[in-house]
Amino acid sequence: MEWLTIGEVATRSGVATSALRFYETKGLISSERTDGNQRRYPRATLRRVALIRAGQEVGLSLAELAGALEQLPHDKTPTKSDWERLSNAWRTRLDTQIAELVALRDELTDCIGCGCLSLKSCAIFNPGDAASGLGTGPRYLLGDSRDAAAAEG
Amino acid sequence: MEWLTIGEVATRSGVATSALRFYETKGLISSERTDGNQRRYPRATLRRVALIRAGQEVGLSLAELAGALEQLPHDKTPTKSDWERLSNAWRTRLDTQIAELVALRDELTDCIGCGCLSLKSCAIFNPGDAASGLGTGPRYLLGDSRDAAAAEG
DNA sequence: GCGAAACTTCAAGTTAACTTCATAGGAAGC
DNA sequence: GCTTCCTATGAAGTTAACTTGAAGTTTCGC
Repeated sequence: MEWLTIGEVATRSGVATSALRFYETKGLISSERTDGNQRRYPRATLRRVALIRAGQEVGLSLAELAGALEQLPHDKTPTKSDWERLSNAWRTRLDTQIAELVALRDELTDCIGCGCLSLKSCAIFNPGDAASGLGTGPRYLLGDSRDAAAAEG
Repeated sequence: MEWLTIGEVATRSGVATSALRFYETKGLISSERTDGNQRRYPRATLRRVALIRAGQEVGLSLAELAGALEQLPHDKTPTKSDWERLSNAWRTRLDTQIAELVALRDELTDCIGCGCLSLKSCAIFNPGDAASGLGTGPRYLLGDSRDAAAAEG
């Protein structure tokens, strides 16, 4: 098997070495060590990293990706069915996200028509749970107590 | 004019008092003080807060919202044209986000068909800039150096 | 006019996904 | 064998959007 240094993986994947080490601490990728304690990655790591980046594009967190990648072999190329399973799941996720955003946009479009100065009946201003799966960030901090009546006229 | 305590605004808007204070430090809302140094908010603050939450649903950051809200009066109900301007801008933004996600999904669907085990020609694995406007989080940390050739067979 | 509930400020903690830095050891070319 | 680049580790910093906690002050109902 051919082994790659962390620098080589970084160059060829476009991911910084610091990120690769970080991924390793999270169990997303793994490596062997040389006698001098340096990491050596199997070639399949390139695919794993590519999968990670692709998953992130789809909006997955590293924690979620760790779960998905657990099922893939660390040191071999994933099979077609491995990839089909993942990509189907990700497409479903994208479909959901798209549907949520479309719903939000449609509500907003309605609001423009109505002027929406009353707010009471406006779906945008009294959100249910649309678009809740967006973004990796501190969005988890929202959505806890947004059910109280939002505002009035 | 009728003034509301921070607790009243919190209850009626569904936003925690700590968040309201935080918004105030960011200039998103403003208040007067009583003799005892307690905040009193004008009623229009309820609308402002509702607008903030709505904007967040659309994926805007507080910094962006601060810019948008600068144009609105702090102590009066925004006019219909104020709201039309904002909601049009937000709808445009949603349209863009949706288009990006749809593009990503379509690419992914193609990939399922092709098995995509070569990765070289796969749009998902060699992303351009689709879906770059997603999420508030540390997504700014990505996208700096993703142009290097992603992986190979 | 008393006690409880609400309010004040400020500092520090939280989460994700990394980066940056300091310090030190390894690998490779000539 | 020397120099230079690469790599290792661990701690701390970054960003957004808040929350939590501590320690003290106001306000309100009765």
